[in-house]
Amino acid sequence: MEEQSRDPVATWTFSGDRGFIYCTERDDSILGDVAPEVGSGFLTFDLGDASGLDMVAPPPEKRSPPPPPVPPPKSGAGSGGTALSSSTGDPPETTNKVIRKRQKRAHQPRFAFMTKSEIDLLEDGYQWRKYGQKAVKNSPFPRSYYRCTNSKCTVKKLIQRSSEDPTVVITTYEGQHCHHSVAFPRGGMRARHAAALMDQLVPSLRFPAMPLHGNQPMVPGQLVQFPHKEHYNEGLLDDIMLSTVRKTQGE
DNA sequence: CGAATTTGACCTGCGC
DNA sequence: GCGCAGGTCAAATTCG
Repeated sequence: MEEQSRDPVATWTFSGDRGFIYCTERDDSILGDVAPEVGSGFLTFDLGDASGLDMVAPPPEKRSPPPPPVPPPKSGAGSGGTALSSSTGDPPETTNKVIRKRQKRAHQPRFAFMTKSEIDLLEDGYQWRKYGQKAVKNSPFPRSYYRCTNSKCTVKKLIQRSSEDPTVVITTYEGQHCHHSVAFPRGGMRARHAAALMDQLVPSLRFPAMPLHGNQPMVPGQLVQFPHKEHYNEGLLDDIMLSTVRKTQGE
């Protein structure tokens, strides 16, 4: 049973100085939304050499069509207004909130992955501002909500620890940056190459710093994945499920 | 003092 | 229709 190749899950593994991305057909619809130019197939890269980016031509087979654009909900000023806005009548503020709601509902590309790290907020070259924290069901760990500090940028970031393995941090990016990162994160070449890779995969979506401090690396070579979202009770990775495994660096 | 974080309240979507 | 859970807002608080 090679569930790895059959289950509808995109797996992203890192092993030593090499890594590869594999997305299945099912996930193609997801990745296609995030990075339509990628499609399905293998994408290999060498973290040790910037020129090592090598993309195996994805089979131009059936590419599940991108999800239909979410029809903008009727300007439900009545259904959308918050208590605050309703108390002040319907000034332009209300309009702004309605617009925000629309943006919220609009299908934003999501990109989620797991890292083994003690640090929740991994450096990824962007600055984030925390705007909320919420306890999630069936998880002792709260979920933190971050927003890019760039006023023009609507990218959001959700961070939560796995209820099964508290050492695993699940990060979800939503949206696309409309600006460049302020600085490369720590992690040197590795993070830089990973970021470069992500620029190819998902323009404006950068992969965060590799958890170089992973003092408790996962089992080398072992692939951790959530075959079905039912297995992941938080439902965080509803759009795309990626697993990241760092192999121990030598010893 | 300004910026960032915390935290409780509110709103929305979804399942029953 | 109701209740629950997730997501967002904004005032209060903390920090640099």
